Amino acid sequence: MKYDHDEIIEKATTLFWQRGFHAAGMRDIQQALDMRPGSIYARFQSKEGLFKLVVEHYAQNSAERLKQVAEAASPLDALYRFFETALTGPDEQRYMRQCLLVKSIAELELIGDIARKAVIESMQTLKAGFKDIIEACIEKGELPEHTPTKLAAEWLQNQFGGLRAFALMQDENTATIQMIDKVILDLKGQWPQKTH
Amino acid sequence: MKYDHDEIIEKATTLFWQRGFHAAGMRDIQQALDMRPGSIYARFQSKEGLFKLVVEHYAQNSAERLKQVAEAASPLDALYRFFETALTGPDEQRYMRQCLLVKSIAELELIGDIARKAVIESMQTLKAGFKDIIEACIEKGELPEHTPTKLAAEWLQNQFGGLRAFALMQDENTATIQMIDKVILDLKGQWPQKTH
DNA sequence: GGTTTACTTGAACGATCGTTCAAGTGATAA
DNA sequence: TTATCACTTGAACGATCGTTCAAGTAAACC
Repeated sequence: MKYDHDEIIEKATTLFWQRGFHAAGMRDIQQALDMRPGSIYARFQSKEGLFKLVVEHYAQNSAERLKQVAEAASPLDALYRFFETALTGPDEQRYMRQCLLVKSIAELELIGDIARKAVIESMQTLKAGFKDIIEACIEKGELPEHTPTKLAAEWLQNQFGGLRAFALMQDENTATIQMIDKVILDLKGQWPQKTH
Repeated sequence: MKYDHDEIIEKATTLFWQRGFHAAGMRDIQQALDMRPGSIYARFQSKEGLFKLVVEHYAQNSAERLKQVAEAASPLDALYRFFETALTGPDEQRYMRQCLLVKSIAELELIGDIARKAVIESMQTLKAGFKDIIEACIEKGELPEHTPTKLAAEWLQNQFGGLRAFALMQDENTATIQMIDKVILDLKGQWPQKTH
């Protein structure tokens, strides 16, 4: 076992995050991991197998950070800072503004069944994380009692994904900050009635 | 001139819309257009050249529809119906729920310079279209005077893109409709102050 | 010491990618 | 009639894709 497992996954995460599943070729992977094709295939079966582990590692990491937000003294403030951190990083980490999962969903049809399943399941895990945050906000009195948690969680996750795509295109952070402000305002705002 | 130009562009639009730039291979294109590679290259120079025309055609079409929304008696109602139409089409046209431009932005790095420029310019064109809608809403008294038009236009375009990604994942339309309702509510809602 | 096991190496494979090009077609103009 | 032109054809090109595999290495177990 010449190469450390966690280190491999982290390097692979960086590459897939930067380039996406399709654009990250096996030769890019070989270079990024400093491994020969045989080694990679012996461990991960395929490019898709490696990607699956990367997605799961990424989702686990993200879920943990969402959990910390939910457990903060002020979940709403923590949520704001979470958005701010994720969306306004330095230019050399610009690729991190885009969510690896959202990026993967865009090329879901190019990915094999196994990794696709991992992506979709990870999205559901994170949705649950967002729901926990909203419930924590309600419990702390930072959001109204009548906030529809399930709908708001889906909405918040969607806003997060959309904002990451938005932030990716921005040269300066001012517009992004305003968008985050708007999300927080809307989170506290009105929600549609179920009946139409 | 054996093949009709508009017909070619429309068939190519369908294919790129369904599969994306990268996943739509030249052999797929040849089949979809019923043309041989030489014919395609004689007319469009490259796959990217064809894609550029498709993007421009798509953007022109979209801009026209946005203009109709802005010119409606009730722009806000028209906006709602525009969202509804775009996001809740029948299952066999599910691919249309995703915006071709948003989809293209996701693979912007895989596209050549020429087509990339067309995508970005088209996005700016549509942003202007959204701004016209918001200004029309204000003029008709359907939105408050103090609504920040530039920010709201960016926000609305971003919501539209995000919603299309959301709608793509939904099996039923009920959640999508609720999200559209939320967008309209938030559009009428509070906006962040410029100073921080 | 011998065997097994997990991992590593790198050349090479077949498939597919976007693209090229010599040759052919048919309408238009001189 | 001939020349020109825009368009069409389809075999073939080189590059790159994900993947395989025979051979080698080193630690673990009997």
